[in-house]
Amino acid sequence: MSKPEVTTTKLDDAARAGWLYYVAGNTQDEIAAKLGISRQSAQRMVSLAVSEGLVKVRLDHPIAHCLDLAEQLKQRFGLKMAEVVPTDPGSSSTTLGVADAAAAEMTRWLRSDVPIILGIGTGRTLKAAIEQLSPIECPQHKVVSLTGNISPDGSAAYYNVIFNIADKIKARSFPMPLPVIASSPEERELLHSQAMIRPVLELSARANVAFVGIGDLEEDAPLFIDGFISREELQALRAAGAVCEIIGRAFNENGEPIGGLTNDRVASAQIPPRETALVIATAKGPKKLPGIVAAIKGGLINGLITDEHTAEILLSR
Amino acid sequence: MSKPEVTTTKLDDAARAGWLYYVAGNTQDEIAAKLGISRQSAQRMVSLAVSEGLVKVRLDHPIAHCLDLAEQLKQRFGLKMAEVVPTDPGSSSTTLGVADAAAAEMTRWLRSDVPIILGIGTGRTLKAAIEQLSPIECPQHKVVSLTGNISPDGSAAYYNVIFNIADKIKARSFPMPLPVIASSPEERELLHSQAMIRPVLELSARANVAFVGIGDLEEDAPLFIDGFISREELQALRAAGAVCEIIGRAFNENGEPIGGLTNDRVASAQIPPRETALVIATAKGPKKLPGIVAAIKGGLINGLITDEHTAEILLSR
DNA sequence: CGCTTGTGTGAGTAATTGCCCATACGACAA
DNA sequence: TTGTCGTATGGGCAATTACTCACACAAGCG
Repeated sequence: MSKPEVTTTKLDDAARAGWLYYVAGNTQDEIAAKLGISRQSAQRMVSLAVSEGLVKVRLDHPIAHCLDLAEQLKQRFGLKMAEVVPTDPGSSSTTLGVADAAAAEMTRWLRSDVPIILGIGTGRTLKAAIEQLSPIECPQHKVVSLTGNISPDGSAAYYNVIFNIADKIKARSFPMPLPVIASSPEERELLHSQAMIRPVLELSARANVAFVGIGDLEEDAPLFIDGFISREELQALRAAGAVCEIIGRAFNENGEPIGGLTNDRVASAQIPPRETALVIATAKGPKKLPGIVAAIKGGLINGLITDEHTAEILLSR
Repeated sequence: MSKPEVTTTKLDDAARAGWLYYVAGNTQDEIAAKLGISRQSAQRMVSLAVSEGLVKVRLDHPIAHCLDLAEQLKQRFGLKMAEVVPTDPGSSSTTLGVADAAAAEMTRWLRSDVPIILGIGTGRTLKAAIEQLSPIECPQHKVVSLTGNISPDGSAAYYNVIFNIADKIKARSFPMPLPVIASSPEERELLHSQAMIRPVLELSARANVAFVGIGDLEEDAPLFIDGFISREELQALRAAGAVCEIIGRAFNENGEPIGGLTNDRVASAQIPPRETALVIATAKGPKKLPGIVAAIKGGLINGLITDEHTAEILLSR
């Protein structure tokens, strides 16, 4: 399962090699000579440092076009915050770029000295963002999960990232130890009234900033792929006009919640109130477009991190 | 002087190319294709982004900070070599870490195929370093002791490590079978002129690399604790301004040898000339600080192995 | 107009890097 | 002890990148 289990000394050496390579500008041959190892080993160390995420690259240049687009997004859609990253024309990754940008934005918030409450949704993009996050000690903050973290089969929901982020930033974390979608509305009420859960819900309502993903509801909707809803439930949602899902709750093209269906059983917290919280969605790509549009229309979010291409389409509507 | 004056659009393009290269992980060929330029131009853009400082690399690992400090030490104090090991906040050991680092540095030298002359001082840190040393067969090298190995009571000086190291590395070793401090200047001359000793002294002057400790001269100075000098001699040295001792010889805060006193009787070799030899001091901790500063000021050493905390204090002066 | 100068481009080539494979080494079970 | 497995290592080679050079083009100037 997962973790490649790399020993500490290995990582130390890898960090050394990575430093010599990226910071000191040595070639791998030189590193090999200095460390008394073969060039191949040096190469392995450098690439280990990269793959273990020790090496972070940042570009200190606001690309004019992206800045323009971000500004236009804010103006046009009344967003409090918008960030646009360059599009990689050839890549079909749905997280590339926006994940880094989201991580950077999180870091900006976490660096604050005044304690904040950080709400965290779920999804592939967020997971990728957390992976990019540099470790930073901020015990003054609280991180609260906006969704349950238990899969229908009882296992931990893979894309629930509350533990990952809490680990990285050493803040107090508040997971929601319950299923993403309850089996009935009554069960949801029962769960939500538990003494363990109520404080978490209250905390989430007081979040200062929240990062959420936007899930599409196409044939391969993440909610379906990950087993939270059945194919029939997915089709019912679509038939009812649902175009996207945010922390498990489905919305139609105007950003209005779908009545009934799985929405009655979603055990997530509410999206933190946009009056008091900055709710940032991270999403890019054509599949997410209807969802982004809906989220904006319905005022579900007031912050957006997306890519150049998606931003252009949003603005051309 | 002046900026090379690169236009904004150029930098924008460079930033874009740099982003595609470093963040999106494209090859320069792919970038060229995507941006519709030649591969060479793509390469130029990327390297422009780097040279303009748009690309910032950070290493998320404690080691990175150590390497940064080492680089600063070299720059600031004109050292040929510097190594900084992480400080273990909980430990008060004066050898932890630096000993391993010293052993590693020795190993790097010993792995050389071309014969080298390795000078060895004395002290607790060096003894610990030798203990860390992995056995390695290198009969091509010579190891020469820089100090005598006989205690005032006639026993072997405990922290003289020439035999330990010779044993480990199977090299020809050259001990100095005489007291660390002679009873009089005349005796020292007599001892040094012995047929058995002279070649050793000559060899030490031709050392390629030497490892020495830096001894403090506080109340519990190693030189006193180990019985090489009396309490009165120690006090006289301190009164004369001595702050540290390297292979038995006392120096003031500017790294200048104290005139007279025990220095007239120290039977050690001279510190190998820094023009031809790399003289590496291994020392860490607040007690050693004045000594390290003195050794650097006086140009007594041109290499340093220390720990993070000590390095930071050195650089903050 | 012709010349110089500086900038940008592509070709060619050397240097560097990434990756595959054969081998060696150590742990562990038979 | 032997065999096997997983891991680490170095050689070799292909891909990628960095650099040098020659040339094209445009601006400035006599």
